[in-house]
Amino acid sequence: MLKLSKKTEYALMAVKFIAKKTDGNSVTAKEISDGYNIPYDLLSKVLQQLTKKKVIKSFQGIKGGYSLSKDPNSVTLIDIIRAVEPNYQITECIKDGSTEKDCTHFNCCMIRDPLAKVQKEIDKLFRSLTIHQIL
Amino acid sequence: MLKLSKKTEYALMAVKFIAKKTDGNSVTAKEISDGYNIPYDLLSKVLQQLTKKKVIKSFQGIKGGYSLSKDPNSVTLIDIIRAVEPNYQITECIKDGSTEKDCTHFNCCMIRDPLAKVQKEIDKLFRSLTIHQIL
DNA sequence: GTTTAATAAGACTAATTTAGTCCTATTTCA
DNA sequence: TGAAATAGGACTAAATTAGTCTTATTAAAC
Repeated sequence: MLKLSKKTEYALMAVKFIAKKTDGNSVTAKEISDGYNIPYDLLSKVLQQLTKKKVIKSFQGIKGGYSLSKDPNSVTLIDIIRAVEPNYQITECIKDGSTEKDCTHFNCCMIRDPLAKVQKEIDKLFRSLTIHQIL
Repeated sequence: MLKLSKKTEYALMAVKFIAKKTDGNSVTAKEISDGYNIPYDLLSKVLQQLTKKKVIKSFQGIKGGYSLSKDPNSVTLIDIIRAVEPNYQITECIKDGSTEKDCTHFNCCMIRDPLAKVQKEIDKLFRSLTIHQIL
């Protein structure tokens, strides 16, 4: 597969929407949901996850909403993906703390190290792309 | 997600297994399946897909099996992934030939081009890694 | 020629993951 | 206190992946 889930798509769209709003006001989930035709509930959760990871900040209450919490040049693709994709490692066994036991194949390590290298390269790529660059 | 499926894992393990066999004889699916604890039927399909894409070559009949069809230096990770992952694009809408209609969100194009760029970078990475390098 | 052991391939089922929905609580401004 | 926003847990539906089963085809060996 290697696909990014809808959550990442929605996160990118949301961040772009929020970034475009330059009048100082925050943006509500409903505005984004309506504007981009994204399911409201799902989008809400994505926004909450982005908030937890400090990619955006939220304001509660009736005048609430979301705004960027950082300079678009200092937020990278990896921040967004990590906020939203529960396990984005290209394979299970290269997670931190995983041991031989977690591997179904006792010979798994034959490809484990190589794949870890590939993962590092992907990380590097995602870390090099700021949302200012790509959106 | 961004995970590679088991098929890619099995493909890499199989290619490594075949590459290690240097006595000129071909390797059977059963040998790989037994050696690495991979479900035989699933592995068979992976091997068939690799054969179709000329990553390996097959010999039918009772003395049959598989062997590499190319120099390990000239086969890259992208060859293996493309042989085995039906759609490995990081998102739907950047497939060749997909139009606005294929996109659920009429504003999808807001992230389409950026994601296409990311895809290109990933492709570049996978194309630069030969199986000789990583296995 | 028949047997045997291999690849080739389609159809199907089970398991897992993703996508989406529903409901309730909490916050804060008017 | 009411209205409209975020926060978040539980649940269902849909899609994808993983694995199984079955049959056909191929080619060496007897």
